[in-house]
Amino acid sequence: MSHAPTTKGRATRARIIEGAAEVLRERGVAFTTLDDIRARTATSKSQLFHYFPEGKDELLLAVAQFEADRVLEDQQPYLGCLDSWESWYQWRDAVVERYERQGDQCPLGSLFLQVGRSRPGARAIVAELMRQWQEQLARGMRALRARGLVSPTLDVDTTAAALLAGVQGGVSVMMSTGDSTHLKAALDTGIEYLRVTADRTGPR
Amino acid sequence: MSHAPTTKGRATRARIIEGAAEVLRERGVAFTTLDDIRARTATSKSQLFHYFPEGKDELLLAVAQFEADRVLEDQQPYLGCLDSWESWYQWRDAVVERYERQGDQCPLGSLFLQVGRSRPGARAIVAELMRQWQEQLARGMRALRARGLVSPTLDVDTTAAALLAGVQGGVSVMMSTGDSTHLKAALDTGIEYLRVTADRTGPR
DNA sequence: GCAAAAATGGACCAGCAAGTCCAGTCCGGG
DNA sequence: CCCGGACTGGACTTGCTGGTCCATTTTTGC
Repeated sequence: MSHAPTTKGRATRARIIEGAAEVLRERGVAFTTLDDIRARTATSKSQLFHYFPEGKDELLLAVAQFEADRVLEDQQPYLGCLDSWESWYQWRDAVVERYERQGDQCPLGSLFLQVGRSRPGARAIVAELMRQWQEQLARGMRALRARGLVSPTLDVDTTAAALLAGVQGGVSVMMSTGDSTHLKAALDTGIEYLRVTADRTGPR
Repeated sequence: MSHAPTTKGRATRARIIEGAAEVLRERGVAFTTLDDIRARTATSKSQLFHYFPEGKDELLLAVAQFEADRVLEDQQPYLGCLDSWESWYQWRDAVVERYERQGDQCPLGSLFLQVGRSRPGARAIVAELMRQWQEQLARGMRALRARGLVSPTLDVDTTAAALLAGVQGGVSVMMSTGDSTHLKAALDTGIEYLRVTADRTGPR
């Protein structure tokens, strides 16, 4: 048959994706050409199309997946064990730190815009990332609830969705303004909301 | 001197901006060419460059401003008088309705990505929009506070920033997934947070 | 009514970037 | 050693798109 990826081949493919991710973060999707990626990864045109036969879109999609995988990884181990107030605040700090370091680059967002809504692949990547992220937040809230730290009537799913939205929006605003105030406000207020419910004994 | 815009001239310019905004919403910035805009607005190349001498970027910036102006307008009159719980819920419904109607098109977000962080103009437009939006939310919260509907110790600015972030994030998620769950959750939880503080008499 | 300026039409240009092609090299198995 | 297929290099093609230019028409001020 045709394709049986060699060790070397797999390494090259990985190198392309990682290098492309770098360039894309720096210059932005709209201003990155295949030649830029070629230069950064020390590859030739034919290699690019050898590993991504469908062309640029396929490569961008692979980079999107690569970036998506990193998003949750970068929040570990905090995101994985949100079972005390302490751990929630550590997670908060990790998120703020990560995105402040990232600055005004939003690889995933711009990737999504470029690849387009048309291709279902892009949607799927983002949707799956959101699902997992929210799930982990919800699990953390359930852990708090199990320990009696928040109201037993807390609507975990809605609250997790709202917190996730806050983080997303905070990051979005930071992309536009370069200011992390909103991200911090969303995180702090979200956690504060959880704490407030601890003081209330019953529903409503 | 040179430029003294005629009535006809102003009309044409406006027609270009509005038509361009339509096309951009439909096809997305990355996939829209000047010829698309030309076709939609029934204009010629020279007209485009007559009214936007700096070229495509200048036109995109004008469209961005046009879209930004509509964002807050579309939330009126509700956003302007958030002085009762009733009015907050009406605002909530207006926001949800507006963005659900808009669907998966985010003219401003994609415009920003395309024009790029380089040009300060784009940043300024978004930053100013955010500032005004947040200011109106904060004013609404102060109105509630003045009526004793929320805690007198409510940190209005932080809470307004968090709520704005939630809305932004909700919209972002909806762009990606086509689902307005997060937007609704952010709005509901944000308002709920305000209501909760009403029950608490003092700080902390 | 008449210059001057604004507005318009559309052919044309230049550059760039995605994608193609083929020749040549490397590598693993037999 | 050697053969087939994976891998690599880079020149070339092609289509598109932003931008230019100038001729023509319409409008405005006087």
